[in-house]
Amino acid sequence: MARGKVQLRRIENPVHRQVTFCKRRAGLLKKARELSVLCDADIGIIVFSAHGKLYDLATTGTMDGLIERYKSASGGEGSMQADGFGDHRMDPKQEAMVLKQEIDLLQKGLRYIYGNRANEQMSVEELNSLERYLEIWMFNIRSAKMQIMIQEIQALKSKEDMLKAANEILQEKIVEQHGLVGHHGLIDVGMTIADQQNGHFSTDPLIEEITNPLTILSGYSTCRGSEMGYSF
Amino acid sequence: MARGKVQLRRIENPVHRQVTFCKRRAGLLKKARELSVLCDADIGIIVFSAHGKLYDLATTGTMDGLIERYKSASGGEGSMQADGFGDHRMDPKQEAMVLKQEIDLLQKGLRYIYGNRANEQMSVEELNSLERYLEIWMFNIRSAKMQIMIQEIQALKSKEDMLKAANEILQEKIVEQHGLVGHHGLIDVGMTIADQQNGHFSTDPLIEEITNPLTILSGYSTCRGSEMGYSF
DNA sequence: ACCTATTGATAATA
DNA sequence: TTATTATCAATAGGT
Repeated sequence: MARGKVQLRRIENPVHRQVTFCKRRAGLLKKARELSVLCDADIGIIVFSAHGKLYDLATTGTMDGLIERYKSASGGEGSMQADGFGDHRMDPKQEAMVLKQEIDLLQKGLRYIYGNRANEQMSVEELNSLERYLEIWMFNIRSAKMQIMIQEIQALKSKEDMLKAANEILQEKIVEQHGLVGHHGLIDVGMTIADQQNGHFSTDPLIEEITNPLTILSGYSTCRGSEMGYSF
Repeated sequence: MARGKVQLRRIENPVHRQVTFCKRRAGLLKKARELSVLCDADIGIIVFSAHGKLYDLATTGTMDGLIERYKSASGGEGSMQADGFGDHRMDPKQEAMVLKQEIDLLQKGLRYIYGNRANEQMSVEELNSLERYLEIWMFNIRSAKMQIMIQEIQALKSKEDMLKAANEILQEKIVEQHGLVGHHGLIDVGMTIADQQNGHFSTDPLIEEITNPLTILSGYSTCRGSEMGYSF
């Protein structure tokens, strides 16, 4: 776009934010109309500004019509992908009930935190339950994050290995050409901290340890809800 | 855009149309996500291809949440929203809708954690957001628990004081009646740990420190969502 | 899927 | 809001 690349984060200056919102909203709706015409698609867009003001677009009929169509179209495949796990323990009805209970607990917690505390009393027991719940959750989230980061690190590691190999091959070629070896001919790219401490990454016990998220220190190596009394 | 300006009409060549649909659809959703992040907006997009296949995006919670919010927002169209600037408080209805969206986000997190991870992908950014959210939540829960426990402790403490006083009065009465004091007549109820270390409870700096919940160590003395980028 | 020449969108500014 | 314009981003057509 213009006069400097933009960062993908909330614009703090409220004037800039407002101007950008106007322009980009217009651009988004224009793009949607173009896509609709060019490719014969039906598109609905709902935009709520930060202040809650509504802007919408429906390229076909009304938004309500598109919403109805959405509901029937997403209903079928939505429930299919909802749980997609093999082993099942409860019938869907019961599972729905339990889910509802969990949501109720979360809702109550939200109301408690953000609403008027005097109105919404939670017992210590309920709070404890919620706390355990959130700890498990954070454990899982941190595991997921770690997983992603480790994948990235390993990708970089193999890249490094390849470069090292290439480096050695080049070195050998130089030796062949010159018939002698300069004693500092090979460029040393150094080792990562993990290298220095543990040899190689993928079998690295240090990393295994780091991978354990904070807050919950042990006993959750297989942390599925059903094993903790939560039934998802 | 490239290699020739495009006409704003249906692309007749089906191959071109399909390719363009893919590319522009991706572009549209990307634009929507950008607008959402840059300007703090909540956006939902529904796209039906010419063959009826559904693609959707909800930048906040789920599409169902946005649809509900849309219905209530577009229904009461007599908007007195002289949308000026600064702090804006939504009507309770909309606030409830936003609450619902938050719960949708939590649900999405639940599905991600306990369901099939392949189906419900969350980015590192989303995970980070969720993690911060949960940390704040746990901070609040632990604060609430501490509050309740402290109240209970203080109740017990004053109860203890009253009993001690009663005990002394009874002791005096016994002295009056018998005219002498048994040197082990007063039962010693002992002191609490807090008593021994700090004299009295309610002005106890140790307890103040303990009261600080874990995980978040500073800067959250007034921890409301709106100050952390959550829109309650 | 991947490449680029080109057009289109838009950030900063007034 | 709107208009301008220097730049960046999206993408049409081709491989």
